[in-house]
Amino acid sequence: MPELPEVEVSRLGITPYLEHQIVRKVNVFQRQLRWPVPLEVARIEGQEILSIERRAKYLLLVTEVGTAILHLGMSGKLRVLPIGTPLAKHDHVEIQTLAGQSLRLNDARRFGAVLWQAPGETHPMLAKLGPEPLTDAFANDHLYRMSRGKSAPVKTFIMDNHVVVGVGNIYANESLFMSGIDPRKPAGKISKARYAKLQQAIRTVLARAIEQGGTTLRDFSRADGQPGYFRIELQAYGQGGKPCPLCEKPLKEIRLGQRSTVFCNQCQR
DNA sequence: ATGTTGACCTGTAAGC
DNA sequence: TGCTTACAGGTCAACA
Repeated sequence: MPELPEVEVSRLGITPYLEHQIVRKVNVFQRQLRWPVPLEVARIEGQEILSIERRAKYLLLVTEVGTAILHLGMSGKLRVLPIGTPLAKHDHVEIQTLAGQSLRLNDARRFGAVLWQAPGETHPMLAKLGPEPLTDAFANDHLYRMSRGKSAPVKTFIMDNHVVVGVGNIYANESLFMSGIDPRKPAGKISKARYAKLQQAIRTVLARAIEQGGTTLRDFSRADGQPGYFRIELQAYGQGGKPCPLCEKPLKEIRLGQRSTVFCNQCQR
C-alpha cells in the first residue's frame, strides 16, 4: 500500500512507541525480503532509538551505532503490539523494546526491505534520491529543469525517484488530474508554468493524504488498527470508466510503464 | 544517456 | 468448485 503518505503516517504512528526506547531484541523470521536482511541490524540491540526519520519511502531508526532502515515495498505494513502477541502470517521482522512493545514488519509480497547504514554514512540506496516533495528542497523550477530534453511520459518522469521522491502510482495519477496535464505527454515538452502547477498539485495531494491518515493514529497499536488506509476521495486513480468529476466524460484507463493510468482525455492536455 | 521491460513474491478477483 | 490469468500501492537491474 505504501506511498509516501502511508509511510509518513506509519512513522508518526510508531514514533510514540519507539522513540527514546531501548531495543531489547531484534528477531528476523524471514531473512529473504527484497534483499537479505543484513545481520548488522542486530547491533541496535541494547541501543536507544534516538529518532525515527523518513527519507522518501524509507523509514530510518537511528541509534548511536547505526541506522536500521525499513522499506515497505508494495504490501508492507508496520504494527506495534505487546511483546508475545502471536505472530501473524508474513510477519518477517520484529523489533522489541525494553518497555514491552514489539514493532512488526508484515509484508506478504516481500518487496519490502531492511537495510543497514553505519554512522556517518549514507546508504547507496538513499544516496541518489531526488528532493523531498514537501520541503523547500523541491524547488519551484525543479521539475522544469530536470525534464528538459526528456521524451519519457510526464507520469513516468514524476514517478522517478531521482527526479522527486514519494510520488507513487496513486498520487501521480491524482496530481496530474489536479493540474490538468495529460500523463502521456513527453516530460520535456511541458512549460515552466504548467510544471509549477503540477508541483503545487503534488504537494497538495500528498499533504492532504497525510492529514487524512492521521485520524487513524490513535489506534495504531491495536492488532486491528490499520496504519492509515486513506479514505481521501480519489478523483482519478481507480475511477477508470466513471465520469470525470469536472466534465462528466468517462475517464480513460491505459497502461503507462506497466502501471495503471487514469485520466480525462478532455480536461488533461 | 535514456527509455523500456523483466524481475522479485503473494494474494485476490475475474474469467472459463 | 477448480484451474488459469491478470493485476496490485515499488523500484532495481538488465536490456535496446
